[in-house]
Amino acid sequence: MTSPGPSKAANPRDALGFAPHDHGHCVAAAMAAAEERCAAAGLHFTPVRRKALEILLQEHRALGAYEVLDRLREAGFGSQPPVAYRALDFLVAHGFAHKIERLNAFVACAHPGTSHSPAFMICRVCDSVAEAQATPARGALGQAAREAGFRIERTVVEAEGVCPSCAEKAGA
Amino acid sequence: MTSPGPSKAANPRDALGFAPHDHGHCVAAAMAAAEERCAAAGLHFTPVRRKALEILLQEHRALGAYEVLDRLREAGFGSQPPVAYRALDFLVAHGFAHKIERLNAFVACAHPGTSHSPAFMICRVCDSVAEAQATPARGALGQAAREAGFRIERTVVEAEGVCPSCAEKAGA
DNA sequence: GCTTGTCATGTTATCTCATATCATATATCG
DNA sequence: CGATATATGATATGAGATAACATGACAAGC
Repeated sequence: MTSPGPSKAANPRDALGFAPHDHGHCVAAAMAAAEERCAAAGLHFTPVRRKALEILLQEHRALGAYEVLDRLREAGFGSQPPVAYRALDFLVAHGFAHKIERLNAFVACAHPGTSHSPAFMICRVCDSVAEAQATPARGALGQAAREAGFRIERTVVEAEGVCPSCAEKAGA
Repeated sequence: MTSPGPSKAANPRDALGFAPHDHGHCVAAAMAAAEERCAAAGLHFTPVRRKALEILLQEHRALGAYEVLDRLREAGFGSQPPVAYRALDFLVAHGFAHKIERLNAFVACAHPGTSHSPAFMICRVCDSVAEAQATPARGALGQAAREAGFRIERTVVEAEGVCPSCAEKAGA
């Protein structure tokens, strides 16, 4: 369950839009942006919360709460589940992260700051997750909701499939 | 956690399109249709599976696997989790039921037989669930997937909000 | 009619995900 | 400073899910 082989993604190249990018920079930039946004909004961006976001950003894939917890513990924070869930709840509540319902796991937001209805593409092979924009109010669902008199407050849109990188490997 | 008050839906009127309907008839019709479809497809519609579907149909809301298990036990079937999960897996695999990821729960399919990408409207007040059609391949997500080279195999579309019946009660 | 294989069911054990609760500490504001 | 709110730590437990193995039902082929 640890090292090589065609196992789950350890490589950030596989995630976030499924495209390579300068990972160190993207983590640092996202952290700085979060720092600013919290200061501006009067939110307490405490050490655990900061570390939890950093953990999610470093992966660019969905992490289970207990995976996050493990790393928080390694970093010297509490080792009990509520520690992780509270930090993750904060991040989700303020738009720094999202929960992937299909995986019962969490991922850093790719477009923080901008209000959005996220949609996700989840690779069932390597577990990488890419975030896109959804337009749930348009389309068939929105129409059905209007007709039924249902007031939509939040939407979960998650597509499961195969990312280009894994499709290529499989085809090869 | 059991009887009256403004608690969770016990009334089938609240669910399935959020509209009242002849419930006894709709259960019987759905069971008969499932019976036929299984016969036609050579599927083994065994007693546990039949009972599990009946349980879901009788509620018209999302039931957790353990709720289903409780009722299966009451009906004389095995009492261990795999009993429920296996029956539910069968129903989901063959389109007689869907899993609501947001709730970690299961609901009978409202349009069985027809191949479809379901979308759900989940009332956060009474937990009722209505099924609509989604068109995930169209819209922003489909476009993002095409651009990224992501092959969508399955989509989860779930809207959380307030159903007309609960909105009315709250407004009153 | 017996053997063999397949599929379904039942049971045990265990694993992962998640939250209620209480105690303690740290910050913020009057 | 002292009061109040907010955040953290720790304990315990609840809820969701699956691996692994044993048993039973039934049809196909000899």
